[in-house]
This record gives sequence, structure tokens and C-alpha cells, in this order.
Amino acid sequence: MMTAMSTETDHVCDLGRCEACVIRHKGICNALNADELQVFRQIACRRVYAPGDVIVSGDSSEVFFAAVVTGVVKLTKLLSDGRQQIVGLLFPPDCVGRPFGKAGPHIVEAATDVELCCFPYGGFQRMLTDCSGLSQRLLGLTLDQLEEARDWMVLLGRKTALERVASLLLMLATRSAVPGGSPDAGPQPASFELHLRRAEIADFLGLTYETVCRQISALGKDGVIRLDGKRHFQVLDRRALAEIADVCP
Amino acid sequence: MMTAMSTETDHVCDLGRCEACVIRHKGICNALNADELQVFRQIACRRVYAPGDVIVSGDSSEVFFAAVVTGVVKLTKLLSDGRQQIVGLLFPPDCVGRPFGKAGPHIVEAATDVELCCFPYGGFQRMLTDCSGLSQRLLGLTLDQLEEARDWMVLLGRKTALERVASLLLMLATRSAVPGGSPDAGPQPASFELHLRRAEIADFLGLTYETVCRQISALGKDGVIRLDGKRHFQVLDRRALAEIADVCP
DNA sequence: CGATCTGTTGACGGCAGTCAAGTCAAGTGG
DNA sequence: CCACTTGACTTGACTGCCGTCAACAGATCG
Repeated sequence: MMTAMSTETDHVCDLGRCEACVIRHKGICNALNADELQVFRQIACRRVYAPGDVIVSGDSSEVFFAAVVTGVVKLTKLLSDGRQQIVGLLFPPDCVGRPFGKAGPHIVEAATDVELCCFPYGGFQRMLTDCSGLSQRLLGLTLDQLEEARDWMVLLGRKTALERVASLLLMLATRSAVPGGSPDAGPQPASFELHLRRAEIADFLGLTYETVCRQISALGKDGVIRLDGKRHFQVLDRRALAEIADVCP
Repeated sequence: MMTAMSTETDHVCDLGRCEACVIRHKGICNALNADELQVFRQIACRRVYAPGDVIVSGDSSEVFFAAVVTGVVKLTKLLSDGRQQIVGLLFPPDCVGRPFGKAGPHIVEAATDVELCCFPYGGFQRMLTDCSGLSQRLLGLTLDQLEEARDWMVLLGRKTALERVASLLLMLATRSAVPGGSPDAGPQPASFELHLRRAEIADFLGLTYETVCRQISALGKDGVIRLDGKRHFQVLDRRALAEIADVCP
């Protein structure tokens, strides 16, 4: 598959070559030309995390910026009595952390095996000024995340438990669909792994894990989805799922 | 009060002078130097709206970008059966609309008397590329909004009705505090007008308006707040309010 | 084997939604 | 001026969804 142009080391080393990176033409990296990429590569540094690893915690006085290369990153916020809410799931090529000063208290955690491309804070800040397209690109990504967050606000504020679960499954089914696949032509069997525990799903949907269980069971009984094992989902009736989720496409 | 430097027309005309604008040194305008401001001023156009006026509706195929100069703008999302959720309140100098293509279906509405500084879409896009600091500044604002949206997700997903109402009142009390005032030195009587109807508060908090009423009454009975009329609130015990709201400062 | 973790299902109760009645203020029209 | 309407708000009674508590089933591991 990989056309081996390089006669040099073929095993992916710490930094790898940006040109071969899976997010080279996505996210912020896509805003860079070859020369700028060179600079990027010199200040960047790859890090890997196992599921459950905490990437950043506390009130993030420690500034941090990175791009998600592979895996899923979980963004959680806490109330003082322990209640918690997942406020974002980051997929490649989303970015973690924020330029320009402080953010509120988050917990940033790896939901799956995760590979990050990390940037020293000052260096990234400089790139942001030097590379004309970079901040625009990052702005675009941030606006997308804002849009997602707002859709999630509707879910949390107004949807029933069943609608919430359906919405999540539909989102994941859509996201995990092959990007090059036919645009909603075939029935699209839509099957995917959900790496989150029931409790994490609950924290994402603003429910308890018992309620999540019940609604998943309900969707199963109605023949809308099917579970193979505990975490592998199969969408049998996508249209019904979308109708329950009340998504306005 | 106003030091009349200009010997010319004193009544504020359609465009006014950017130099005298209340958001000249805030928001995106602050990223511009005098020359860039000149360009901005030539493509910009002021518009005013009355409370309840719809600024943009539908799926915003009509692209639109503007800065809020005065007043409060309401961002609403709908479900197909009429349930609705306010996903954002925009105060000066926040921005309405998004560069780079489409956003989801929103309703953008004036919550109070509103004055906007509107930009033609193409012109703003060009400015974004030409003015180096502009996209960075807009990025900063967008990141702030994202942070706010995520805090709101915690409220909608995990807080009780009483906590939600307390959180809203605390936010408004904080926002309406005199910016130059003493940083939480005195008791800060914190009194403000809430221009939203009970039903709108409910749509913001993910509750029904009856529940909002009850919780406001409860806070009143406990001596935490006081109502003068229907919409003028006075925070009597800010510490208690913050404790109820469970805000981690 | 027990211990622990994750997930499922049942019984019950409470918080907030639903339905409904009533108050208050402002406007309208005779 | 008064009768009436309308809209925003408040309060009460009842219901239901979802949270809480609990028991149990598999799976993994030492």
C-alpha cells in the first residue's frame, strides 16, 4: 500500500515524516506549505497515551497545545460534588488546548489509544503569527467545535433519554462511516465500536448509566440497532434512528 | 459627559466614526490599526433591531457576519416538535455569524434593542486574509465562546433546576458588574435588569417557565435575591448564590 | 476460587414537567 | 370610567420520566 519513496528508515520514528502523516492534509497541518511544515516538524513532538491516561488535568495553568493524530480524546468538566459532564470528544484532526492564555478547569483524558502531535506553547504561538493561513484554519476548526457544542446543548437541554442515546449512536455511525463511501446511497450497514463505558456515555449524555442501559436495550428490542458483545453496535434502521434522534439534517 | 472633539455633526449618523465606537478597543476591532479601520469602516454598515426582531433565521444559507455594538443577541436552536433551546447569548463585542461557509440551522434574534455593525460577507473574508491580527483575534473570541458553551453543557447536563437559575443570575450579576469596579472588594449590591421573559430564561436553562418561576421564588424566600418588579433582580447574598450555583472560580 | 469491574434489569421515589387556575398590569373600545 | 381582552407571571395539584438503590449476570484476573 505505502509507496516507499524514502530509501531511509522505514519504521515510523518518534516524529515520523509529516508528509506521510495521516493528518497531513487535514486540520491545522493542511494550512501549511512544505517550508512551514519543516518548521512545524522541528518543534513538534509525538506522544502516545493509553486509554484512561490523563493528558492534562487541573485548571490547566500548564499551557498545552497538540493535534490529535489517532484515537479519541475526552474532555470532562466537574462539579464540586463529583458530578461530571463530558463536554467534548476530540477525533483526528481536532486540537487539544488553546492558544492565548488560560482556559477553565478541564480534564483532558485519552478515551482510546491516542497519539498526539504536541507543540511547545511559545513555538506554536509564534507559528500562529508567522504562518498566515494557520490561525484561519484553526478558527475554522474552532467554529466547527462551537457548532457541535451548541448542538449538544440542545440535546442536553431538551431531548429525552431515548432521543439522547439515539443521537449519540447516529453521530458515531455517521462519523465512522467511510468518508469516501457512497453519499447515503446504499443501506450502509453502519457498524462501529464504541470505546466508552456505559458510565462515560452517561456522562456525555447527561444521564445515569442505568438509564443509558435501558434505552440501549429499548432500541435493541425495537430492532433499530443490534449489539454484538457489549461495545460493538450495528445500526439496522438508520432512518428510524434519525427520526428518534430528531436530527434536522 | 461626551467630550465633543468633533466640530462636525454631533448626532450619531449611520456609520458614526469607528474611533468613537464603544467597541473600538474591544473584540475584533481592537485587532485593527487606524488604516485597517478605515477599510473596515467603508465596508461596514450599522443596523438596529427592536426586541424580538429576527436577525437571521432558517438554515442560514444567507451568509452573514456582524459585531454586536449594543444590546443582547439570542441564538436559538429548534427541535422538529417545537422544543427549543437557547444556545448562546451574545453581548458586545461578540460576533454573529461565521466566516468559512455554512453553519447549522439557527435563529438569531434580538433580545433587547440591538445595534449591529454588519459586514458584507466577501469583504470580511478579504479583511480576514489581509489583516494579520484579525483572524487571531476572532479565534480568541471564538475560543471564549466555546469555553462558555462547554460550561453551559455542564449546567444543562448535570445541574438541578435551582442550581441552573442560580448560575444564570450569578453570570448576569457578574457580567453587569461595572468593569472598572473594585475586584470583589465591597459587598457589591449587584442589581440588574434581565430583559428575557420567563419562557426565554427557561429555554436558556433547559427548563419549563413554571419551574423557573418556582426556583426564582425559592431564592427570594431564602433571602438570596430580591425582585423589584418582574425583571429587576438584586443579589443580596452573592456568596450563597455562588455556592448554590456550584461555580468553581 | 473469590475479587473486581462492567453491564443489565427491577422496584421505588423524587424532581421537574404538565395541566390548570388565578393574579397583576397594560391596552382597547364602548 | 368600566368591562373586557391579552400577555406575562405565579402558584397549586398531579403525573411521569429518570435517578437511586439494589440484586444479579458475565468477564477478567490474580
